[in-house]
Amino acid sequence: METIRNHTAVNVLSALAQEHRLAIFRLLVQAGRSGLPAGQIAKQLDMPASSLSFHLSHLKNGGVVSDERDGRSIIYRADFQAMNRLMAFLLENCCAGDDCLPADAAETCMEGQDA
Amino acid sequence: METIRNHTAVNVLSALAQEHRLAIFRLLVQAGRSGLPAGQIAKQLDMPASSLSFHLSHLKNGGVVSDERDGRSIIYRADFQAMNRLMAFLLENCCAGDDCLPADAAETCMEGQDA
DNA sequence: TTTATAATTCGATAATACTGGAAATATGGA
DNA sequence: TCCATATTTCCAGTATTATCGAATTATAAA
Repeated sequence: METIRNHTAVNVLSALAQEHRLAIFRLLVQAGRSGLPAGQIAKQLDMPASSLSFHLSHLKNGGVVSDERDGRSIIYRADFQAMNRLMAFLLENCCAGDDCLPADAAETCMEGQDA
Repeated sequence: METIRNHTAVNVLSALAQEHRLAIFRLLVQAGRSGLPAGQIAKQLDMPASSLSFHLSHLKNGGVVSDERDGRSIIYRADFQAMNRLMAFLLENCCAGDDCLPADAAETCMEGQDA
């Protein structure tokens, strides 16, 4: 049983499966490697700090964003590798293994970001 | 405001963001173009018909599976294009448009499936 | 038509997730 | 030290989602 990986993928997916969180993630994707401090995100998406924090922790839990403290602020960044891994898992053993290879997008994007 | 597309993507994501539904989807990915009748899925994943039906309707609603009646059975198939569209949306305008192109995986896989 | 099979809808219950103000925690500057 | 800023945690109320047996609908075969 590969329930572990299945469970992991569900975490990634449900991290993104919410209006606010998807908006946050996409904002971070667009911000690129420099990321954005939580306050900026709250301002740009016009949401209360506590709600934002709730969603950020979900995204972090799902592994689709990373955080790093910088002074009083905490900088959030999208993790592009997570997208790769997700796609690979979703399309794993696709078409019963008739090597119809997919799933290595996002590779070029921000490569070496978290090296 | 592109809330429409954001909303659509949330539908796709939450369709997959559940243990059972993810398992169903992956089973269908592996089954390939021939798909599987609901009964087969229920048997292979050992779940009650009504629960399965509930989840299948979510997957259908999210556009990640299609259904087609064949006699008494209803055949379900994974929609690979949906994965493409999702990735494209997630990584849209990635890194502020520094053309770090991603997101066209799954293209080769089962191409022409729903043509 | 009657009977059997395949799947869905209904409905009540249980579980999980979302929201946002108020309080708590960190950090940096005066 | 004391104050301001940035963010998170706590909490409660509300809302959404999952579960599955029983009833229903659709199809096919006897």
